[in-house]
Amino acid sequence: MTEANYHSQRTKSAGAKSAAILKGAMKEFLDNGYAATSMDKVAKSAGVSKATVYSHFGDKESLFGAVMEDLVKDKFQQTMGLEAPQSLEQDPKIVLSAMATKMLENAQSDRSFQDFMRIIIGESGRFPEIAKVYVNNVAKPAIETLTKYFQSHPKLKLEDPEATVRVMMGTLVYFVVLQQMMYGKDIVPLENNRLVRTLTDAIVGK
Amino acid sequence: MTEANYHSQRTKSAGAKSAAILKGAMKEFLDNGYAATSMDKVAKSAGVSKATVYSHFGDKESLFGAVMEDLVKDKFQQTMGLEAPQSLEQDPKIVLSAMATKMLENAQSDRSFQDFMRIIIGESGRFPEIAKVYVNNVAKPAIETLTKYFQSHPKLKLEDPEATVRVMMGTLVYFVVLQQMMYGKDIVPLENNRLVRTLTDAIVGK
DNA sequence: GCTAAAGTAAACCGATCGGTTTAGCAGCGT
DNA sequence: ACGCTGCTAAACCGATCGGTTTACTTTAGC
Repeated sequence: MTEANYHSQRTKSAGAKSAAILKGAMKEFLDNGYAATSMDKVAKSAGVSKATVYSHFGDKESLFGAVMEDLVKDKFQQTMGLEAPQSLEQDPKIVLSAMATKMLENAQSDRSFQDFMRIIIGESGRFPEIAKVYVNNVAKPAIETLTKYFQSHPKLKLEDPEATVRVMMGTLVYFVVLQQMMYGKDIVPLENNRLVRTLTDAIVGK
Repeated sequence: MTEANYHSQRTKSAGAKSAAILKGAMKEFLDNGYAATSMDKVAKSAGVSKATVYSHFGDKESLFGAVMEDLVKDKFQQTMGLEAPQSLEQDPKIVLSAMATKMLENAQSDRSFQDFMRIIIGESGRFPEIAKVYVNNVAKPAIETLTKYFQSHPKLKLEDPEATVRVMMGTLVYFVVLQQMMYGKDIVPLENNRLVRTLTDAIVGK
């Protein structure tokens, strides 16, 4: 045995305990936020002793950082996964409204996405670096990808594609925040398709 | 002395202690969030004994609720304060971009506004009723006021004013969240006037 | 079979938590 | 002069916090 695989699997597979800890910690942090999550609850939720948690991740802050990095990686994959399989030569209005509708429905039905956004924003004051990790690895790639799509689309002649992306993302994100995360659905109701139609008309012109 | 003013001022003025407690608690909650704020720190920050805090507000949750109600009241005034003094007959593009620019600059320079948004979103999972108070007393009036302005403006013939308001508010709010609160200014920079110009063109047509 | 790494449950640590109690002090109405 | 109210500092309470330690068991490589 060389030094290549000295980290062999004792029980099942390499890092099985680490993965369990991350999973349990993720649930607790997403449910309760950073300060209200105790390491005892994390250990119990992960099905692991507290000493093991501390042996894998040094302290609470490090564990939180690892969890958030994991989540950011997920959301990055998820963000980049909804790209371009549409025929690029179609009516941009149809392509755009389909894209916006899909993004809305995905965000609305994904509770874990909403919990993720809540904790990223909620803890951004106390954990600036985690917010920056999100911006670098989720928001920035999303902006750049959408911008390139806007630029490369033949029939879409936008004056400022970068700024247009912000209009689109801002409209969709804040809509989900207000209607779902802040329970505005019943207080200031508005149907998805009205928002999407208005947004699409605003971007490509009516 | 009738029962009308049985709540006389002992020291300075009625409710002086309550106001001091609210002020201190507001600072601590905005700085640290709910869970990470201790009642000892609140008392110290308010310059008051802990027993007095508990005599004025029954427990931590009630105090938090009172603080958030106070903040919502502030933001309500602040929101309704930037209305209509512009000549209604001007070029809507100029009026709109001036309005958007002002809203952006206000939000960007107001740290307490950003802390307020952070805590409202961050605690919305554990305190749904506080989120609803925000929606009812800040977001809803803002939406309705802007909608009425859009409808009443003579030269502004919008197909769906309500949905257009969401596009505008979402664009501006998410821009502040991403650039300021999540430190995106240096990572994904974009100037205010590019966003405002693109947004204005999208709403009134280029 | 021995050893060493990794994990366990549980006790333990000092600090802090939300909340209460105690004793005493200052100002007010009667 | 008396008592009531509001307030104070400080002790106190049981619970829980982040983190460590102890003693013991399990697993895998040699």
